[in-house]
Amino acid sequence: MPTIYDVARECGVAPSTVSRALSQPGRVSATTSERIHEVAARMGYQPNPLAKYLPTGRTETIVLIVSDIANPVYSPMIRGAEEAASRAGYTLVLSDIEESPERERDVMEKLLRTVDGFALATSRLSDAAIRTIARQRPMVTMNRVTQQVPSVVPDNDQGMRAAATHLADLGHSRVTYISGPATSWANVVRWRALRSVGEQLGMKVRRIGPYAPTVAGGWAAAADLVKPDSKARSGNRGAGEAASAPVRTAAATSAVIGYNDLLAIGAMQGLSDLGLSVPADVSVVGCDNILGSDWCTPPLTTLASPLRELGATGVRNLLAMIKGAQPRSRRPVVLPSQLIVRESTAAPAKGN
Amino acid sequence: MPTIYDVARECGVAPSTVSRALSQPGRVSATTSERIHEVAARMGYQPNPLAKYLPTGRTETIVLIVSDIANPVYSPMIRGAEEAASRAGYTLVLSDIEESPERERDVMEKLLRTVDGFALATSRLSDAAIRTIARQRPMVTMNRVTQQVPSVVPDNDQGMRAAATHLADLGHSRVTYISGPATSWANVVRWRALRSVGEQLGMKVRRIGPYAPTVAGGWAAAADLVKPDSKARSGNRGAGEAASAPVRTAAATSAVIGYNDLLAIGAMQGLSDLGLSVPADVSVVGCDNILGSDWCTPPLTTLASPLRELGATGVRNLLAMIKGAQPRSRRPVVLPSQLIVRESTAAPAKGN
DNA sequence: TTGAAAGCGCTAACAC
DNA sequence: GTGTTAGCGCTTTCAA
Repeated sequence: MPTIYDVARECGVAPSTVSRALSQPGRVSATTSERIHEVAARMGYQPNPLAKYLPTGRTETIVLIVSDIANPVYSPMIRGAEEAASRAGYTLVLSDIEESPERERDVMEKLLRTVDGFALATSRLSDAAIRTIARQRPMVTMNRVTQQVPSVVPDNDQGMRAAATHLADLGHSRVTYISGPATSWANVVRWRALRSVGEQLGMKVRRIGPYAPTVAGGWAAAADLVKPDSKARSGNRGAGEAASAPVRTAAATSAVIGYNDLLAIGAMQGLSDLGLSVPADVSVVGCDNILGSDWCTPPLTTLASPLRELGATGVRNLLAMIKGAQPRSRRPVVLPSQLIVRESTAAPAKGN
Repeated sequence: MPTIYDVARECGVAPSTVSRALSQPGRVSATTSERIHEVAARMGYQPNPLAKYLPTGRTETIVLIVSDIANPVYSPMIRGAEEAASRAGYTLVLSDIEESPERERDVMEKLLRTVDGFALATSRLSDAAIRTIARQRPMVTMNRVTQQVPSVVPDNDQGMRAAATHLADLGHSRVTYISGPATSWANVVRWRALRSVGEQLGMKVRRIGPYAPTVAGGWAAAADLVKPDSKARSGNRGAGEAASAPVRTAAATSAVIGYNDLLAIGAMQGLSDLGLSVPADVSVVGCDNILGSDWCTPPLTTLASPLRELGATGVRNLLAMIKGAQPRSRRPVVLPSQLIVRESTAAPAKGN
């Protein structure tokens, strides 16, 4: 592979002149520059990025860390992130940590010196750990707020309000929140928002979990929903009053909101497997609006997060930081959510 | 950030000794080594990977290129690839080309000097373009065979045989293949396999398309399936014979096999939207067994590809090549597929 | 406008 | 076992 030295010798100029001609147009006379370009092309010269990175320390690469690549929620985020990155000439490295905080930490440590910045999607790390890295490299978090670290999040408050209002309008007075991972910031925030909105609307809200944010987790949640001795259960009735588990469950809660769509879809499957029907016996709401949330049975009512925008905005902001911009504000960037009403929600059956 | 020079000065040894102590255990006396490690730790020394890459040219990074990150088919492949890569201490860069051969070429050109190898998943490039890159860097293709380039593929022949046999056993005599992108190798191979198996089984096979390998593409296919003047249609009857489009369609084909699950699911939706019922009027088979293919209505009968193994095996082989191993053989590695029978296939209605 | 030369931080060949 | 030294290929002063 030819280097600038080879090109320089061939042209009878100094290597630095070649370097300038190739990367700082205008700093070299038109004639020499033209000749250099010509010779470089003829020799098939290709700059070695590694050599360029060493002195500057900048790799024009950023990493996006996701908690579970198998969750379709990340596809649009990745899309948005990739788009924003490549539009700026940056390479996006993707890392899947499979829900493991340890893996997340390892990845970050390993990449600390080789990437220009970090974008964390739904990080599973502690705030302290996040800040430690953020002090060393530009960083932005998506779907997660950590003090002093710029972030982009969906509007969970407004979203949960829309979801709860939708259920209240339908006539539900009891809602159960199906928790995702305890390490998930979004999980905590969604529950908190729901609880406060529920109070305002005069609904009884409770939560069960945590569960893995997967379809399997949803099945487990469904089982707990029906289990008469579930500790998480709140509004129970006399044991002798209800003859069968399903009846009891329907009484305890007529509606559930899942931490994410996978959990909600799993819960619908589990519920139906246990003989309950959605939405006749239980209404189900998900979060995110992933691919496939419209083709499950019944199609899922869900709180659509602005996934692609989350990814794109996050990366854009990260890139701005890398280029030296002061984060305009420490406040999280909040993007609107939107409730998509499909067929998994309906008025509760009589008596609920 | 401290360098080996700082550590060396602090320890009163030469930089090369520090380098050796840190990366070639045994080549340095136990006492010095220990002291060096101690000082390095105390100073918070972190090796600069870029400096290490420059002389050797190896970055311990490989790239996995996927045609569309929004397609869930890639999640398990990415998982498998990530796993194999990180197990070997390699970083996996993921690139999404959004079905664009131009983007694929750009990405490869850009990364040519910065990665140790390429893994192409369902490449959209021409064989010639693939070989050009393969001559410059270790490369493996997944779900694609190109002469002279090592590859890992699912067993399409066996798979299509299983799918066609399943349909034949059910009593179908006409099958329509819904084509994916013309640039997809898998698309060509699956159709070819189906045609040859169909012949052996005495079935009439035809194909329509190409369509985008997405749910939307499936809807378009459904429309064409029903359209009486569809050019792609083969076994047609007299125009006056059938009163309504649906009837005519059911007559033309009682079963379809989609290039992938997304297409098949979209086709089911489109068909049902047009008043046809699956599987009563038309049986539908997909390929890949993506997440969600079990929760559509009806649950999709599909040819499960060994996705995770495809990714893992591909990367393992790529890594072996990078480490200098001669590819054991030019022949593609073929991994078994498996037909998963769910509820989208049934015996054809009378008269079909 | 161009050339000379000094790094960037590490590895490895060679010498002691 | 350890030190010396010469790069890896580029960018970037500093002079001319």
